[in-house]
Amino acid sequence: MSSLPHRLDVVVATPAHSNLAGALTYRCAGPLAPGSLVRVPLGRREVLGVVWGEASAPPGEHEERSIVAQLEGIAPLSAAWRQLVAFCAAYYQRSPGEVALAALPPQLRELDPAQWRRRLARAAAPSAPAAGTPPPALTDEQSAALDAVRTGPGPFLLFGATGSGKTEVYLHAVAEALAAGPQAQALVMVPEINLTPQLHARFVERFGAAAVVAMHSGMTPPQRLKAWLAAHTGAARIVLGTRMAVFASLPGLALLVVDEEHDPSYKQQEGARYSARDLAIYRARLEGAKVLLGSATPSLESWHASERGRYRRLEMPSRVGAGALPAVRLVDMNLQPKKTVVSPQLLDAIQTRVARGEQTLLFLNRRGYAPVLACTACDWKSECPHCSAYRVFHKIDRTLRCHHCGFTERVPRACPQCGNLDIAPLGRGTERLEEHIAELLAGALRPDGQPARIARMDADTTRAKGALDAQLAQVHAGEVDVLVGTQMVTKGHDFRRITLVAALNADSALFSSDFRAPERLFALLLQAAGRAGRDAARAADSQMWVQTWHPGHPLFAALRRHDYPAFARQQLEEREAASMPPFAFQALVRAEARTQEVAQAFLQAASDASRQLPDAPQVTVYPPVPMAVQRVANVERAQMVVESTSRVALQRFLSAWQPLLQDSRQKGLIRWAVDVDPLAI
DNA sequence: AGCACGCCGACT
DNA sequence: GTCGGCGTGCTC
Repeated sequence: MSSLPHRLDVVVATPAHSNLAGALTYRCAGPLAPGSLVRVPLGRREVLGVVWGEASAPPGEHEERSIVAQLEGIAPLSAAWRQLVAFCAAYYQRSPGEVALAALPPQLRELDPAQWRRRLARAAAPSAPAAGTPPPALTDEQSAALDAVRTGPGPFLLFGATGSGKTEVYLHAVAEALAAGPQAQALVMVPEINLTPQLHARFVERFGAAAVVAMHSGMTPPQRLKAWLAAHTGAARIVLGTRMAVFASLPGLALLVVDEEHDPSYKQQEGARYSARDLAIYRARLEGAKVLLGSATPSLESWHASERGRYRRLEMPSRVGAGALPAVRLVDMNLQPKKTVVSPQLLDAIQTRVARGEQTLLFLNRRGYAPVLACTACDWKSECPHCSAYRVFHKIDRTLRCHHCGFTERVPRACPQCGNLDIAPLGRGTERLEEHIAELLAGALRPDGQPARIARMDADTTRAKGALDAQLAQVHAGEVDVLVGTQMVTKGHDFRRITLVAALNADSALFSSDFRAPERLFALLLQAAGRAGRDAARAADSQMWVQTWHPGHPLFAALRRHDYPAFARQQLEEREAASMPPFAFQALVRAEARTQEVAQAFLQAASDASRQLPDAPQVTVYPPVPMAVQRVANVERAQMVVESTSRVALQRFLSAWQPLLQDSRQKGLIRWAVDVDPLAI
């Protein structure tokens, strides 16, 4: 039956363990180019695979089955694409097949050859690049940055204040990259789906609709396939997307842009836990393309690289249109009356804005009404029965919701433990803040004599399709005077009439056990500050307020001066002294099990086994510990940090460890995973 | 990862 | 007596 002459290695979506991690060998009638898409039998299923090359193992080890069909009519995936996938798989400890198949549009897996031909025919029409609108004149800083990108090899770190016109630099850099040849392509990445529409609109305006495709997880399967094909065939010159776009097949790739490169969203948090920003750097070098990272608050990794000269730093400190950065004011909460939520000074500032017809943004990183509900008579609290966490009280529908497992119940009418009728919310989230602000501003009037209007924007209010756009439009139209929201409101949206931004509960990050918490807080606050005073006419009076119990913290001193370099210097000194990233490299082994004991026993066994590895002397394996939220949906979770000052040693160690990890499996273990370069520990 | 086979508890 | 739980094993 399978006496066909050719033998090929094919990768399919199999996990890194289970003896199927490598490529599988199949037979076919004639040669097939590496990178070809094929359908192959696997067990009693038929799955999509990618031809990886000629068979590498001698025949006879397995019975070799035959390829069912090839997806014809498109060019095979390039050697560079396959190498990107291979690198990602090796670096993040996954199988090449898993990475490759996850990087392809999901619909590709489902189409039979007839459907495939139809889709291909429809996608074939190549587009003539339309002449877009002419670009605006550049500032000197923008021109200087572009000169550097034009003449140097990169990678480039565009360090530009919010409002300094980074997007215009991206647009120009893309235009120049595309001008290099008729096949040239550019990849532009943004952290979140929410941010793609406005950027997409700007690229379409400049380059024409046919030249630009989007790639993100919010698209339907047919849309994703269409966009993928457009990129793969070269019909699309620009791909704009979230982290998944780093794997787009781009035969003419000449430039990669990573906007807001510090954003944690670039790190995939399930499956292959890759960093799209780091892969962009790798891919650029691999394909001889340029790569431009942009941020007002770069990751300490990228900043460090630019200090060392590995990245070329391009600075754009000024705001376009001379809008000044808002003044930062700290409110010392130690000096406020007990239980103050909004200090009198801040309230006064908000009222002044309302009276002037200006807008205020209040930022509180916690949604819901109250994070905990508690009985006033006994010790009952709104614990989730399935997780080691409290369920959050959402007043709007009178529910208790677990933000970890989603378990939702109506709020009990009386304490479930003692029957007491008095159950009280503890702490506050955006819902309660909105209510509180409404009370505080009850008498405040706008210039038109209307009462102040308060709105809230968080994951709960924007869940419905189109709700986010509708809410943003409301704010832009000036229908909202005070906007209360989670960090969602700090990202990218250009609110021109906002002159006051206040962060209400920033302190928790200051003394967090997560060593990256200060870095994230600084980025968040500076980004939030950037929402204020975008309109030059109002900028002079724009302010960023922070209510804090620790006004003397050095983070705030740097924030007041909008001095990211000083903050970065201080943080990097600390990191170096403590031998932490970017001065050391880390990985995390996470385990999930029926009991905490099993999870930890697995990790301990793996740790013990690792001591025999050749690279063990250069690698520290820390003891297993329960995760911060130890139990989620009745699954116990533990983790273990692995660290080395040598990236190469850590890599070799992890690769050699993989089979030992498998051997350490025990009864009751549900799953385990390695996270290389984890963002949170 | 799927998908089978295989052996022990509550129900048409 | 069966339906169904998830433990174990296999897939080129």
